[in-house]
Amino acid sequence: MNVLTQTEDTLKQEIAASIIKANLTSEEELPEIILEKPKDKSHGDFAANIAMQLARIAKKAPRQIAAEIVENLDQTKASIEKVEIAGPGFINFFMKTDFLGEVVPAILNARENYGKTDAGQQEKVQVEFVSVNPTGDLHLGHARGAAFGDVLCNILDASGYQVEREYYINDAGNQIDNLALSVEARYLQALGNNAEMPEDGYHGQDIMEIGKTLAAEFGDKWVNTDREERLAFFKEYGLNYELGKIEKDLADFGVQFDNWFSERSLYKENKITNALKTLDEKGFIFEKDGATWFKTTEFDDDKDRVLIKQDGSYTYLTPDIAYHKNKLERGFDKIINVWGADHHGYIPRMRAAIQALGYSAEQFDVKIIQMVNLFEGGEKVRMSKRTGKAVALRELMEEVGIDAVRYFFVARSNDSQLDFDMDLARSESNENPVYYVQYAHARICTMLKQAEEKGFSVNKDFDAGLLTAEKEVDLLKKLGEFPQTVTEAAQKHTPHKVTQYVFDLASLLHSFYNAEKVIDPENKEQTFARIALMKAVRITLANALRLIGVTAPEKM
RNA sequence: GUCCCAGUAGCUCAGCUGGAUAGAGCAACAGCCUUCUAAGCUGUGGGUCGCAGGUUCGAAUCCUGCCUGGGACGCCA
Repeated sequence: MNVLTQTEDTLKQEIAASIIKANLTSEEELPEIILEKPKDKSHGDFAANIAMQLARIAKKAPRQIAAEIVENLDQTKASIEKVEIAGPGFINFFMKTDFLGEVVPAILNARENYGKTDAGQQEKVQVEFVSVNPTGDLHLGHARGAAFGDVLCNILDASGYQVEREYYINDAGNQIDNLALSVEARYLQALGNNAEMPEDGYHGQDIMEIGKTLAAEFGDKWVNTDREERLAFFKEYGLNYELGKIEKDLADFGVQFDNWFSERSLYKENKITNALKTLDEKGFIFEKDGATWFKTTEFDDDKDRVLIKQDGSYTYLTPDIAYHKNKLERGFDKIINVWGADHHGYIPRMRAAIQALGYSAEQFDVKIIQMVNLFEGGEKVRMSKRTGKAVALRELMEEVGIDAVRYFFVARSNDSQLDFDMDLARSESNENPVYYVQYAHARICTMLKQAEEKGFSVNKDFDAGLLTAEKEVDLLKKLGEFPQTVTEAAQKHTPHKVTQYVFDLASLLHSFYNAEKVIDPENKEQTFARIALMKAVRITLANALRLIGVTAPEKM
């Protein structure tokens, strides 16, 4: 429980009590008390618009209502320093600031746990993300999804949810057969044979590598073997190679999964026929034109969807339905999918499946990650998976660095397209926000080190009551907000709020640094208090950066 | 034609369940290093919130229509 929410809750209760006492409305009709944090400091620490909301119910002028609320308010109990009625009927509350003194000790005590809450009440959430077909390199768009998904999991975890990260491996179906054919062509080419790439082949550099490796390792061994056997081998070989690469790239990017779920296992364990049976029993299946259809229009989809094609094979949707059925059977309260923007049209049919299987649509959520446009030298870099000219995650990490890539990807809302400026991300200058934040952390580390060297013990008791300078109060308030910010980001699935927070906190730190001197041998008590404050800021910066997967350097 | 996302300062973007004079970074301009890292700070200028209606005490935010950009509309995955 943090001190800020506590004061806020108490204030809400007191306002409600006051309204009842003033006889403005009944308890039943009382609207929810909403307190906002005004942008303008002159509007206090909290502002309530309840008087305007009550205007109609109480049939009185808002300012009159506000006056009556203030009159009946127990200001001492609510820790109010000063109340003002402003504008059309806002009540502005200026809170007693002594509670701020509790912020720093609370952080120093919680350390790496500061920011964690139990808001999620151990709800079981599964997040499936990346899930790229194992047929090529991870590129820019996947990287954004990876960063988003990973950070979302981090903040859910910090907010008291039980999170599981999962990657769905599409190791069955057409694309894998195509992979085998592509590998075959590259292998034969590597041996100098004439071989053409299949129509829908994968033209990436990586497939050529596989071909060369196979040629080097096996020579012409596979040229004269039975084609079926050859393709079967190449399929497994290619799959393992690609998956290994994907896993390595992601791990280097700081993303690790709890579970790698194989599409094939759905076939092996009859999960697909099972799911089909369930849908059939519930009456959502019908036959038409020699194919088997799923009546998704029963659930707001544009048209019904084919599950089993005329040739007897499944569409992509069919195993996917079985997969999602399996997810829910594993007991998750909620399953979240992170998909690229090009898959958004797929949502209604998947949601239909969830409902048709007897689950609630509420349990299923899809986060759409909008496209990433890459800019270099002021020009847009075109990408295409077919030509293999995609900018790979690997390349990006090497050129730009993991910290910058991750920071940039979670700096913006997932449903805005993102312009990724290579030059900016690469630059080690003040234009680059990553360095700005990391610099704040490094700065504090230097101060704490110097304090120690000058004989100021960092762990000494201090008087938090001495932290009253304007910049100090700003920092204390911001520090106190952190747990709420994380919780909000978790509940609304908005990781970029944490990125924004860490930037704001860094900004306040820099501002404080330039305005006040921390280490002052002439003023020991103040120095101890400020060292403690710096330590609290350092912990909070580090915790926030850890959530977004960016390092917090001690020196720059 | 239908659906999804976006349209806010020169550029890139925030803006929470509707609230007070619409914010940040970069860019521009003017200042600040004998003092804990100037990868920093302080200040200034800059906006018909795509357009038009509607809902209401109040709309960048909600509703409707339109315009622009991107994406999706397969018995592909």
